[in-house]
Amino acid sequence: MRPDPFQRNCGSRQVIDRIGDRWSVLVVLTLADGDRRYGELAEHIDGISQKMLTQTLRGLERDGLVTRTVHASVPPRVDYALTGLGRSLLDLVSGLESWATTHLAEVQAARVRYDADLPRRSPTGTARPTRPSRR
Amino acid sequence: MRPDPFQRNCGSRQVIDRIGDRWSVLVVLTLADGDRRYGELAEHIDGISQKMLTQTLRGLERDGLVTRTVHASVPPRVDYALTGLGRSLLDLVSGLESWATTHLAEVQAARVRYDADLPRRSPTGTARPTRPSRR
DNA sequence: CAGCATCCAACGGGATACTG
DNA sequence: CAGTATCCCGTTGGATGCTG
Repeated sequence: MRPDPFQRNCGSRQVIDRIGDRWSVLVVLTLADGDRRYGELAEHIDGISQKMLTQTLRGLERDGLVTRTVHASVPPRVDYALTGLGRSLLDLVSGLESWATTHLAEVQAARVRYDADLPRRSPTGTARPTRPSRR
Repeated sequence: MRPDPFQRNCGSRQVIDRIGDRWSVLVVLTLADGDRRYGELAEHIDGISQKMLTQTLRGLERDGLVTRTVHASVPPRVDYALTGLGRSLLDLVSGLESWATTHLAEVQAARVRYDADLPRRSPTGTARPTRPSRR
């Protein structure tokens, strides 16, 4: 009866998917050191579209990881904050962040090596049609 | 000069994306306790297609997280294993797994609560076409 | 067995325009 | 300001068939 993410229909896999979500990690990290307004999140997370930001926030809110607080003011102000559940995730995601930054160089080096070896897998080793000209 | 995943073009974000990849986590976890053959991976990770398995393995291999060893035998045998870099990720991904399993119930409860409140946002509160009948 | 190649449907996600 | 609603195209990813 233990949750097993290796089973396709187990909820724990959905949880992993949510955390593994491209933007969820960055949103949670941004909320790590305090509440943030919608616009602040959008500004801080470079490259996120508002559609994705909203969608990500709704997902996190639905899963009980963040709260959404609407202040009745003009102009409107909406604050997002981590819940206790969300904070319990902080060690994990910040660990993810630090792993990514500390091992970035190694990963990039590995990529260069891998890509350099790739031509050997080509038919003749010459005239490699990386992109078969489309169509 | 520190890598900053909040910048759209920083490599550290790509690293986070790779880890956050839907299948990468499960593949790494499967390789946690030893080498595995291609078929074993496919069997253990329920629901993964061979296209996705291959694609995920190539990505992990490219990033230097797993090795691919071809044994010249008939029938062919290919073993996948974590590299040192890959193993350095184990604490993180297993932490992710345990978080997912231990907090699964809370997340699911939060979802039920959230979804129960959703009708209030509907126009009338009745006749909610959750799935617009397809088409 | 361990894949690669191809086709195609479904979804993700960006850009844009509009609203309370 | 903080969204929602639409359009629309690129990518994802499953299914199928073939190969060393």
